[in-house]
Formats: sequence, C-alpha cells, structure tokens
Amino acid sequence: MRSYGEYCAVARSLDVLGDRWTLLIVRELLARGGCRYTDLRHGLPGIASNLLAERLRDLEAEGVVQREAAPPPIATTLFRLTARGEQLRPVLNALTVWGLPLMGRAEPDDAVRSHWLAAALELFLVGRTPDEAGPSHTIELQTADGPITLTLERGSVATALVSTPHPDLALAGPPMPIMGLLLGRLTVAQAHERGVSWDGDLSVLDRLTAPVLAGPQPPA
Amino acid sequence: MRSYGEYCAVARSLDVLGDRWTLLIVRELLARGGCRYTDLRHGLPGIASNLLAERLRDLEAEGVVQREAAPPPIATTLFRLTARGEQLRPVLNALTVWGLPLMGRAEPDDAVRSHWLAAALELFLVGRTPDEAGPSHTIELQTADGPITLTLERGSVATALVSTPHPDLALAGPPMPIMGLLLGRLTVAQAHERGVSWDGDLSVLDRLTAPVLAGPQPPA
DNA sequence: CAGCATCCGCTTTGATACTG
DNA sequence: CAGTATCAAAGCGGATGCTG
Repeated sequence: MRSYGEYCAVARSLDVLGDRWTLLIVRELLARGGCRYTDLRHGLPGIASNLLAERLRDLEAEGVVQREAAPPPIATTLFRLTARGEQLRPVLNALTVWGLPLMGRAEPDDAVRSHWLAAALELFLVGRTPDEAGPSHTIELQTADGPITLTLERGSVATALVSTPHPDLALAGPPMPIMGLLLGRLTVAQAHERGVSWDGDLSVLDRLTAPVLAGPQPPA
Repeated sequence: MRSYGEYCAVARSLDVLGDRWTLLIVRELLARGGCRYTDLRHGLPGIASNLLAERLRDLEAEGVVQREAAPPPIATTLFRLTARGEQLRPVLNALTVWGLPLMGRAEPDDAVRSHWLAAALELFLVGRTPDEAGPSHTIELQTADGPITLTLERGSVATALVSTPHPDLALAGPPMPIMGLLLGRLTVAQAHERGVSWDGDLSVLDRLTAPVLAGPQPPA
C-alpha cells in the first residue's frame, strides 16, 4: 500500500494494514492460529491467489507474520502471527464489536465459516456464566461449514471447532438466529420461527444470558 | 468498496470502513468534531477532492457521518459523526496503540498536524497525573502546524489546539522527541539532543510520568 | 496437492483542472 | 467553499500455468 505519509499513529497502522484483505488475513490467523496457505484460501473466499501470496510477503516484511516449516511428518509451510501480530487482537475485537449490528441477516450468497462465528462468540461471551457451582455444559452448533462446541464452565465459555458425542444441547439452523439466541437477542420461539431447531436441554442457554460481568458489550 | 460477501462482523465492518482514506476521515472527525470540507482536506494531505466527496457520501449513506448546515452567520456545510460513527472510537484507539511503535521517526516529507498529536496524547495520558493536591499546570507545545496546550489537573490531562499566554512550560522542536518526552520514553537530555528546546519549569513533566493508573498502555 | 507467478480486463485511485 | 470532470496510473479479480 502506498504510504499516507503522515506522522500519525493511525495512518502508520493503516500503511501496514490498510490494503484490501490484509486485516482479514490477520483475522484468520487470530481465529485459527498457524495456517497453511490452503487453509487461508478457504477462510478468505474470493481472494486472488497472487494477492494472498503478496499480502503474506508484505506482512512478513512488516514483522506481523512469520512462516515456519511444519514439524517433519507434515511437509508444508505454516503461517503464524508474530508477537507483534498478536497485538492486533484489540483492533480486530473493536471491529467485531462495531460490526455486530451489521450482521442482521446473512445474504443468500454470503460465505459463512465456523471459525468466524466461534471467534465472535468467544469475544461476546467472555464474562458471562458467572461462577456457579455445578457441572460444565456443552452446546453443539451446526450452522456453518463445520460443528462448533461451546463449553460452559465456571466463569468462562470456550469454543472449539469440533463435534461432541453427547452435548447437553444441539442447535442447528441459519447463523443469524443462532447467534441471536446465544447472545440473548432472540427468544427460543423467535429463533425457531427463523429456522433454528434443537435437541436437548434448552435451560443451559440461561447460563449464557446471565448478567454480563465483563467484556465488550455488543451495541444495541 | 466491493463487499467481501462474508457473514463475519470484521468483514462487515471493513465493507463500510475498508476503503482507502475512510478511516482517516473518521479520525479527523473524532479528533476535531464537526469539520468543513476544507478542514478535512487540510487534515488529509494528498487526498483527491473527488475521493473525499465520494467517501463522505458513502459514509453518510452508511449512517456514520451526517452533514448539517452551519448556524446562520456561517454559510457552510459541517460534517459530523453520527452516534454510530462515534462508536468507532475504540477502533481508532486500538489502531493508535498498535501504531505507536511505528512512530520512531518522522520522515522529512511526512505531514504533521497538531490535532493528530493531541488526540494521541489525550489517549495515552488518560490515567496519568493521579489526583495530587496543588494547582493545575499548563504545557504548550510548538511542534506541528499550530500550538497545543496540555492542561494537567487533578486526575486528568486535557489537550486544546490553542496557545496559552503564560504556560508553566513551553516545548518546541520535532514531534518525535516531544512525544517521547511527554510519554516518558526520553529524558530531557535525550530530547534536547534530538532538537527539543524549552522554556519554563521542567518539573511539571514529572506529573505526566507518574505511575499509570488506567488507560491503554503503549507497547514497548 | 501446496504454494506460488503471469497475464489480462476491469475497477479504483491520484493529480489536476474546472464550476456554481 | 464545496464540490464535479477528466484521464492516466495503480490495484484488484479471475483464469491459467508452473514447480516441488
């Protein structure tokens, strides 16, 4: 990207990050950790292959990304954020918070990826589920290109991009009403109207909609 | 900007904000409040006039910017952030924090504007100057296209883009060592070596370098 | 198959000139 | 002051081909 030529921290950041696709590459690496070139292409539908290669080279030159040879059994390159790159998390978090009101509806030809949704859930569900006693619970989501498992334990919510043998609750349907249900914006009845089906114990949702103690507040 | 077509909050934000110059326009409006078209051009050196007009139209259509007719004596249009636009402050703050390490040196042909520096100072000096008793102090900076006055009071630092009749301390010189001095990264001797001169009571700087109680920590 | 590089048509941007 | 108009240059998207 052509430099803005300004002695200003915002402009200097955008000199590095402002090109098309660049911040989405950082999103991929934050959400999934080390990625192969092919994984990145899958998470960036529509990117031209030459642009991905060029952006990775630029980010490496700027000290945001490093490439490493994967351990012996696997013969591939892994792209990973440097410590400096990890420090971009507050930027991506702020963009996620601001963008939430724009998620009203998934256009029919929008791409959806489980790890995008999982990262947003992890951000917004931090600070929920205050530490009650009692067992941990699991919720499995079927809404994108792969399953997501939410694990609720004392004081924390974790996401994983795996399936679970016997979740306490399984939710399936389009992403928007599932997100709405988990974030407490939709009731079960409303989510059902919009295509969400479930199997299991709906009462575990109450642990998610408990008063928020910390973390970013999604705007109204 | 061409949409990324992703059902992801980051991508949706970048659909609105990702065009070249767009986030810098938001920076201008956050740092200075309502601006005339001409003020924006001054704060965005190098922008093509047609691009500024187009970006403002796009941001207005997205509900980020509103235009208002200035009160009667002045016959001009004012551009201002909407409430939704104001909510971008955390995004700009995160970019400012991340970009600070890139401010090592002002290139000879970098543009510098007082309101960019003042906004960064206000961000990083929040939480400094714990509430001691004693009078308030003022520091005047001469480092860019106009004076900046810092006012230190109990528990807060305020910036203003004005001159002060009799500041407790006046600093003049290139922006980088002045910022370094105020943020506690450079000693007075180091700043002097790099071209900073002063007039007045240097001890007021100690109030700025007191332990930080809150606010973003600029990275090492 | 993973990780690119090249080519080409299209879109966006930059620089300048011009207008109500 | 607040924009439009114009046109060359740069950037991007999509397809294809190359190399281990």
